[in-house]
Amino acid sequence: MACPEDPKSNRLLAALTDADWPHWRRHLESVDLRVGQALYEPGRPQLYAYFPTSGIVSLLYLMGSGASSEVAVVGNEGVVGTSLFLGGGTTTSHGSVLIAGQGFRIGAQMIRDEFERSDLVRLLLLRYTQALTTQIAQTAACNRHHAIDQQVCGWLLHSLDRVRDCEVVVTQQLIASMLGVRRESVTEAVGRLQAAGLIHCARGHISVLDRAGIERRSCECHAVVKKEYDRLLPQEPAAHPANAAWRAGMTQPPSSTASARTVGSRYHRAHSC
Amino acid sequence: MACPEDPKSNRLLAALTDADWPHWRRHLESVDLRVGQALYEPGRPQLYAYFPTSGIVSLLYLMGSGASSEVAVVGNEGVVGTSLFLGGGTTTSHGSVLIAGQGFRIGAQMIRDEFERSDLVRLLLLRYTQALTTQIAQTAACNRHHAIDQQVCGWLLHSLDRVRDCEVVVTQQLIASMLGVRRESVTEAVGRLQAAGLIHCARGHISVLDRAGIERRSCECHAVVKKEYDRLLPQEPAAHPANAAWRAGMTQPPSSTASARTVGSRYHRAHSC
DNA sequence: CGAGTTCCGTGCGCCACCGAACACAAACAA
DNA sequence: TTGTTTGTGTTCGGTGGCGCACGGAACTCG
Repeated sequence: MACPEDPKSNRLLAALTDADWPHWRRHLESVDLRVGQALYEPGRPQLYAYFPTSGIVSLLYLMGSGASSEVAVVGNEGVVGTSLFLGGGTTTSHGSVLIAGQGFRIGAQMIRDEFERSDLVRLLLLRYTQALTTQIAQTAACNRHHAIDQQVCGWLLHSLDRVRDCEVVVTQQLIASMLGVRRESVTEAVGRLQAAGLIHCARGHISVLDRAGIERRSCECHAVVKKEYDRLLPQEPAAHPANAAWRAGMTQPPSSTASARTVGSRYHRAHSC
Repeated sequence: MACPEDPKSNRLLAALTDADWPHWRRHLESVDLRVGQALYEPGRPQLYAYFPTSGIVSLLYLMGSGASSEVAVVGNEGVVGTSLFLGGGTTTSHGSVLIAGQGFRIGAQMIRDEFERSDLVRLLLLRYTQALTTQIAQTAACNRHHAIDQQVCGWLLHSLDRVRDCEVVVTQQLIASMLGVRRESVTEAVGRLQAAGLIHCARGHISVLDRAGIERRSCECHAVVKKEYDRLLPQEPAAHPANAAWRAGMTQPPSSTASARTVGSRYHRAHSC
């Protein structure tokens, strides 16, 4: 089931067919994900792709000033190291373990070979790439427009989606680094949430008591991203056979009758409406 | 040369080999890109991929509140419609023509077929996808940390890179919508730039007089993104034969001797250093 | 030419967030 | 025990960007 030692606890790995699986089984290597561990760094060629089964990996940018900003998170729904099959080999971002857990890694050349060899692997990895890009883009818009309180809620929801229980093990300082804001701002935000009875905080532990309440206080961003992940990726591997249905549905591209057209100038007026 | 009617003015199309080219020639269709035209919208299946030869297309997010935020721009270096070959078929973003120009489009199924058929096409499109993702991620970090003045400079540089001359034809209101800030803030920012003699403004026209000066006032983001584009993509098609060299160099992935390791906790302390 | 529209400049109050500094309590190590 | 590190709560002045409200200049169209 959802046991971190089972590769099939990763949703991408779980979606592989029996035809692909033997290839992978041989090359997958179990790894611990320790807090703070750097899975990759800018400029340094990536040697492995990581498939978390538990824990959370954060993709973040460090600015010249020393400030940091998380652009996306990866859990058991995805893979760390898309640049390997996209072709760059490295990125300008950091991949760091945010919450400890376990996962599996596969050599850079192995995943490149599998990407070329198997249509299903390519389908899975590319759809995941689109989902990840959506998350990054939504983060960009969220960073621009939404208040810290909302972003903290959204961040908690993203984390909750990727851990088993209702508790995330992070300090407020770490949340602040991820959101790219002051620690004090996070303290005040979680203070308000705690006062409202939505969460409970205790030195590096945040328990979510009322997820629905957090969702109400968050911005739309988490919901938009989650919906897109659900559309693009296979679901939780509770029932492995269900992934056969996903594969059947997803190998046919959608069709439509609509055509490109001119919208008056809706977005040009976004601020004046 | 850099004639917008020539498909080879698009850097991706220019990098195709003589073997691929006949396939494409038949299916490419010349199109005008008119300001405000929506090349795609959220949820609506995309019917074409667009390869601009001139003009600029903006990828933007509209929030529920009506606010907008540009996450990336596409010019003659790229393609609009990555979701077609990534597999989603649609995205949660809008693709709108920001600066008028010309380009070529190809049917959704055609680009999917070519993506599957040709290793070079796949290489080009996936490397472009990584470059675009880098641009989006850097925008996310930039939105978080940098002042409007810096972002305006960065935005001007991104635009300059994609137009022939030193003038961009946009209103300050439009820049504000792209950056997701008030029009007045942009007015003040460009006012300062004009006072410094770096640009000249006139009703929807901004001429850059001192690009180096703009670069000094901008944040690091534009330079980081441009460097990554240069690394990942073929260069300007001034000399078509040069692309053969690019292909030769890029079909072999880089190698390395480094290995994943733990960094103390650099980013955890970003704010306390 | 006059009327309407688009685009740009400016001024003002407001507030979310920042930067810095400090107090305190829990965990931990010697 | 004592000291040290780590995580959290609080305060306070400063400010960048927001929302709003004008006014005027330039372009367009009847």
